[in-house]
Amino acid sequence: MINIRQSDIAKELNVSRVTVSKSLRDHPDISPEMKAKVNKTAKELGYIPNLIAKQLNSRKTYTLGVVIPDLENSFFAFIVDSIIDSATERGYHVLLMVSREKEDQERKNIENLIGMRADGLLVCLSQETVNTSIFSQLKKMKIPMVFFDRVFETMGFSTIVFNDKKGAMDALDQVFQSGYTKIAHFAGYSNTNIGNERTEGYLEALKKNGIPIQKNWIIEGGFEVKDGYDSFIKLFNQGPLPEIVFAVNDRVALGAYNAARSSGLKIATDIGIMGYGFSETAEILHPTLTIINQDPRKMGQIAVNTLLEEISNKSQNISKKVIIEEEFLWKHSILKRTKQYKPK
Amino acid sequence: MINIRQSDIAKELNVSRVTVSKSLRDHPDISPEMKAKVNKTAKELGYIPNLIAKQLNSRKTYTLGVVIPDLENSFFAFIVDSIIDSATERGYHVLLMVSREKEDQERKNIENLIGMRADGLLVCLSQETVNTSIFSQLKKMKIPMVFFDRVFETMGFSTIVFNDKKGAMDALDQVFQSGYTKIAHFAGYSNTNIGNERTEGYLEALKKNGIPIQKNWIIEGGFEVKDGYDSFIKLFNQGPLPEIVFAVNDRVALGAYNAARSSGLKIATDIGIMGYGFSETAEILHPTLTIINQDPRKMGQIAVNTLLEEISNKSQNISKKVIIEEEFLWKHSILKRTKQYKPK
DNA sequence: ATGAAAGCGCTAACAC
DNA sequence: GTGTTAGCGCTTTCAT
Repeated sequence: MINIRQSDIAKELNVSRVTVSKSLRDHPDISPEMKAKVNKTAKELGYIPNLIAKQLNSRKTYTLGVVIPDLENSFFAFIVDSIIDSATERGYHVLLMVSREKEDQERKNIENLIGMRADGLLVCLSQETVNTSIFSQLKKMKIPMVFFDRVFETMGFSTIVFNDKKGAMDALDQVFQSGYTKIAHFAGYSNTNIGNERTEGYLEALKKNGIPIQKNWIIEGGFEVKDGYDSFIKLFNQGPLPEIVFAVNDRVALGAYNAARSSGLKIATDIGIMGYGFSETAEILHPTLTIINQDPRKMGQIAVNTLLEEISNKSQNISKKVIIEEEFLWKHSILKRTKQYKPK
Repeated sequence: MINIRQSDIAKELNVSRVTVSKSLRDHPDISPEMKAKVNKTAKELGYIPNLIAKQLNSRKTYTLGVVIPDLENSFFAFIVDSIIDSATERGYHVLLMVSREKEDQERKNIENLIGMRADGLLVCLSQETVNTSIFSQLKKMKIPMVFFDRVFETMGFSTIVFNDKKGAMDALDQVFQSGYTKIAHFAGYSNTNIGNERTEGYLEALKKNGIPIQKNWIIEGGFEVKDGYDSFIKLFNQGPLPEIVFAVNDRVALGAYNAARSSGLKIATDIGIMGYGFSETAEILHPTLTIINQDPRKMGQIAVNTLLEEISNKSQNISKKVIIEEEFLWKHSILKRTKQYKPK
């Protein structure tokens, strides 16, 4: 690997390396003629500045470290795409690491990012993370960090989350108003903030609308397609079906689609299915999935903005909680009913 | 941001920084007792080595630069996930950049990656890239680079591609043997290597099986859902339908699904659909999509292995072409026929 | 076994 | 205007 340095340009022109450095940065010290000469030979020699050296010197890397549990999950892929977009726009690079839902790997990733002197970190927690020590260390080192989606609320970091509870209540209000009353819930792990919030949203919506809770219609599982499948089979075997299955996410909803079909049911007609999700995946399913829409691009963008704000106000140490609203999108996996709305 | 340096440890222990440096790297010079002391206080102080400084010094960053057109495309997301997996395993980080299918952005990304002194680059070309000068520069600077999926064949870089032509021929052989003869092709842009190869595969398969080419059944479009939709509508309006639509990828196939449905057709029963794709997306569609399976994880892994090999043999300047075989997976978007195979 | 000196490529502070 | 000096945090000779 052959790289041209500023000193090579300097030697070529018989000037000092500082002159070159200043010229390249358009420093007012230098005469226009000199700058022109320097820029010309820089281009001729194919000079590309060594950012590593610049970073060491300035203690600023213009690099954002991103840690996510899994990039095969398209929700995260969309978030990362959006993060890269926003970061690029603001002149930052992205070092991307994947924890594979492992606490251990997550800690290693974060240590690596500290070592690489990322200017700030964007973290979505793994499912199994309980140990907070690495995050305390981040705090102690005053390294800016922002949690998104899967977060620890109580550590003094900014967090970006969806308004899952309100999302469920708004959605289920509409579902109830349409005349449905029998709603089962396929929950995720309750030890994660998202699993929790979503189940609470479901429960509160029932309560608010005076619908009694039916315990065996709340089936806790994981967040994957297989979990949705298993949950549906369990639901199917245990007795009369609800009108609608409300899944913790779109992958679980897809599992429910598959299981319903292998049980001989027709989606929408025989069993309605809805879930948290986002447009792009909802549109792939057939019939298209009725969702509480979480916009991943919005989350990524807000995460970057929040982090960059904290990077520039390094001293302040204020953290905020951004809550992104969701939108209920009634697609084709639940039949529309024309029942009149009866105010309670 | 507060960071502990080796000199802080040295001061703490009243030894020189070199002693600390050597201790931390387990250098044979240092006595076991000294090492123990150093490691202890390093841990106490929460020392995390500054990789930037190490990189500047060693001119080795253990960073791989990756450029892809779009991370919202799950095929690329899977590849990147696999790249990160393989890279992490071998002690490398990944700087991820997105070209948004823009030649300009791609060039900027690569320049940035050079500036960051990535040890090597993994590039999947944007659709519009025609200018090769940045790649010539890479060659001149002897920076290891490997193309994957969308590649320039003639520049002396290693390339990782799928055996699309053979994939089509094997797949269509089976389709023909099953008694189908009327196959339309929704092609991608013919100025990309992948668009080309796939169309050629289709044409050769027809030829080999003695099926005449029907020009208006080859519809050129892009690689997105919308393109598949538009192509199908065009096909539908122009006269008698084929038995099967062979799409350039799974997104185009999805567009065909949608258009077929809005035209009142039932997938598989009224019109068969197949395409290049990979298992995870094929399984989401309903009915599941019959695909020529391209394994993105395999591509990512091979790309990393190839690149790391070139990084270690820097001097050699040998490039190779790795061709990944595909597998035809007959799922549910085409009805199985039991017609006897008639050898020609 | 330990440490002093020099350098990676760049920039900020201060002369000339 | 241009150049000299020093330093970012680390490692690699080479003395002691």
